[in-house]
Amino acid sequence: MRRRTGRRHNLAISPLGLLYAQGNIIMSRYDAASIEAKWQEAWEKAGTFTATMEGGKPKYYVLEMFPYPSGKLHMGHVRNYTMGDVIARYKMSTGHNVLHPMGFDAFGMPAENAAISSGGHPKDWTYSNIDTMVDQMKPLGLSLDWSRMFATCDPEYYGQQQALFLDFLEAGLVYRKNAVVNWDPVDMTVLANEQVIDGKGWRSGADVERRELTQWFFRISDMAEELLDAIDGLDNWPAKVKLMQQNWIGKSRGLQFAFGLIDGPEGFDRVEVYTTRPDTLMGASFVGISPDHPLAKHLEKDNPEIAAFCAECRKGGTTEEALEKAEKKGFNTGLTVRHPFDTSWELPVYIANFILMDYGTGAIFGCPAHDQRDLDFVRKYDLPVVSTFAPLSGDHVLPEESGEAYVPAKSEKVRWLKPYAWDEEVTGEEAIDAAIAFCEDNAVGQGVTKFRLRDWGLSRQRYWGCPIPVVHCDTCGVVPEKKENLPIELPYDEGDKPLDLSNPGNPLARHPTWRDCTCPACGGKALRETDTMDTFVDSSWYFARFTAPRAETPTDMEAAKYWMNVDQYIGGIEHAILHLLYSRFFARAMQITGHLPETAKEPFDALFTQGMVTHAIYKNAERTDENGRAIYHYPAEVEERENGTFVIATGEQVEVIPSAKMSKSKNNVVDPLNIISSYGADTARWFVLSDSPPERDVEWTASGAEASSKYLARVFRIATEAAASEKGPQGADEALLKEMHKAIRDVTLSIESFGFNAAIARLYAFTNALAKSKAGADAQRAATRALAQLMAPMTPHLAEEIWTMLGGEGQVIDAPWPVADEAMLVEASVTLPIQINGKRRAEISVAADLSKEEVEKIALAHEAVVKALDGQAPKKIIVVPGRIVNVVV
RNA sequence: GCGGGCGUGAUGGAAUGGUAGACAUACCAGACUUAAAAUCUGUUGGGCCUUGUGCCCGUGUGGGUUCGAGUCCCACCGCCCGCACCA
Repeated sequence: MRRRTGRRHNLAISPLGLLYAQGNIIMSRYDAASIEAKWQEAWEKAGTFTATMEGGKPKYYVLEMFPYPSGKLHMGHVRNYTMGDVIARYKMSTGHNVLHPMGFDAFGMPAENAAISSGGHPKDWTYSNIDTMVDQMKPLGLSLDWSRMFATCDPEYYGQQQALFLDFLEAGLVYRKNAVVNWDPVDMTVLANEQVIDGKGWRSGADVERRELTQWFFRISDMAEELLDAIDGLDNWPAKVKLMQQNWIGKSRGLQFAFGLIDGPEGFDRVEVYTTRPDTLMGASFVGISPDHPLAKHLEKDNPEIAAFCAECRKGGTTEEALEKAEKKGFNTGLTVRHPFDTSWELPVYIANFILMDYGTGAIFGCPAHDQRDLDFVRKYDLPVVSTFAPLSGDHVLPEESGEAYVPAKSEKVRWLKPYAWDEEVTGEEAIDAAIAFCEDNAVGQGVTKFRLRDWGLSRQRYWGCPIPVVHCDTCGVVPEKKENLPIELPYDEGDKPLDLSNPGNPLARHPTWRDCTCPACGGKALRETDTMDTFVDSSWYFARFTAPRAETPTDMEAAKYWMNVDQYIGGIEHAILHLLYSRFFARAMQITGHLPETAKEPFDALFTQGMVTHAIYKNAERTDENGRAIYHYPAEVEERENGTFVIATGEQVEVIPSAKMSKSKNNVVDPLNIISSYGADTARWFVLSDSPPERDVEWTASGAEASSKYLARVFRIATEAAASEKGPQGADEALLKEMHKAIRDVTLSIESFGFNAAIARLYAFTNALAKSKAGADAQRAATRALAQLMAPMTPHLAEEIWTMLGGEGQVIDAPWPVADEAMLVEASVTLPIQINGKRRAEISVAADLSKEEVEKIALAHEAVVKALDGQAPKKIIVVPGRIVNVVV
């Protein structure tokens, strides 16, 4: 945003000289561009960041989630990689062999979309984007081992992935079954969820249908229990991610039993039901089955009304969100079932659109009194509501009357109106256990443990992905390809024609010759599988490949044993569930098939989820475009005035929306390259780490970037002065050195706990102390060298420069991390606040090791306390040593 | 709809249940300058008066636990992330 003063950033003081005079010191100015180029070259020459297993040093593997090669590096990337870089450089300074690699998650739809909208080929588009992004990343001065780089679309990578697939297949970890996809009936093609907009195909606009297709699946649900239990051991993962994964896996204990079907069609004498609330069985008012339930499918065959209803239910996308948000609809089949406890009690059977065939048995019973969804349903179809329990006390209106389902926590004790195997006042949990035991004893049903986690469907009917290495043979069926034939490479064209993705459907299936092959089993003619793999497969083992990226097998055991696990993994919270869960599954599957050691079952020892980089957006408040859509202005197009923010050119008022996710369509993307070219990489790095805690979003502001730049210039100036200083010992040396040791302690702790913003705040404070210090030259230089070391992980180029300027030995990256001297950290006295009834009223200064009793005595003698007590004895005195004194009167 | 998270001055934010607002931005004032920029110094949560080592209010809203709550618990509001074919 341009400010009214029209001030622009301007570092050029003297166009020719790098020298200018201030006082009597001749100093060079902070020239980020030349400093950064110089040190990047020095690191490259020395091979500083090439990871090795040598020297008997402990290893440290730090990994940031690799990017999709969109072709544009954005600030979110800069923040993500800078965080990893701080950790990597810090670990190098503390004597570790560090592996810090980078690659590209390069398969996926955007490349196909680009080819459709602007011509060209997904492969060319992707590789050219990768080149661009590498060029954009290199000036950041990241401590990456570029020699290990790969893209998942490299045949060398996806060929090894095909080998993994074959091993998984052999180990029984992959199988085929039918599953529903989004089907566009006009384009005759499968759509991704994001291509379904309001239930319609994004290009055809046709109503999307759910259709079954035979697909490949990984047996991740077989590992549900193991994946769930192992979460407890992930000590250095955020609690929220662990909780999300636990909920996603969704272990539940319930009752499986059957309702006897009265006069059902042939072959259907019962409806098998799974419920997590068997305690509410006496409040059942209907049985619901999924439109995809075998009984529903049977009924729709000769009942056009049911067929029409089921067809209606199958409209729309496949996402759980769409299903759950859709209006709850049911169709009375006219069939009834018998209640298991009372054979004269009949319940109607409905087909209902909110019941998923994938979960449980595809059939439920509805208890409207204790489930809002069921209650809404029965009110629509005029079915009874029967409460089975109520609160222990209070004026509770039963759901029968109130229209509100009563759904207390299962751990809450309630009063049972219709218990059938337990006391009148127990918790829901106790009642569920008793209900399951009762049903088992009376042969009504069985206690069953189920998981919400479904098997992972990996088939995609798309071109730009890793081909699934199997062939279809008329005589042998589905046959795995031979490993010596790998990689099964994607064809560049469609044989006689160039690749055409604007044509709906998969070019691999259309290709005139690519499918043709010989059957590995019988040698006869066969056809290749044309589905490719989900791109989540690509990102589920890249961390393992980085340990030996050029190996002739998926991994190299020796390298994997040395480097695995990833000690610190860093990425966005949006990957909390799928990517991380799939990677955990893959690590186990790779261990089973001999590609990873037993110890690498949980591949990520520590996880950190960082926030986004946001920027205010400027929305035109006076008009919209011709289609009625909002108009967004670039920061440079608007200016702030006293009475608001306006478009400079037209004078129109704009609405300032702070902290919006950077997005091209909102015109609020800040290009890191511009920042680097005007301020330098160290400024960009410093800024993205400062101000906001790393796990939260950070808002990019022009003033913040300028402030970072000014601070770095200030440090440079202080260092220049310290280097030139000839002051002898001044008596203030000890105070400065004490500050130095405290800064070393605090910054080290902050870096180790991902408190980069706190580390930076501490460095500001230390810099202020240093600037004001009257200490002699030696102490100043020592303090400034420490400052350089502490800043080195964040602003490595500037740190090298001032380290050298101050006579530091070698490169700062090779210098051992400074250690705080405990003796310098001891404080003789502490200031204790005195509270009266929890409110701060005074403070006292006492010796740090003074006893509780002594502190109490001093506090009670304090004027303010005496006044507050007014002759009375205090009711209570709390003394927290070194912290606080609270007097209750 | 379901699961998870977040909410503190003008702004970004700090604060093992223990002095709310560290550090920075912005603003204002001063020094330097012919002037501006840069730099340096200082002030700044709101209110009140008796101007003090003063009092009251204050961490989205409403309750609760505690000697003490931004922090823990409950409910509500708002925003963000995920929901299995976006990566």
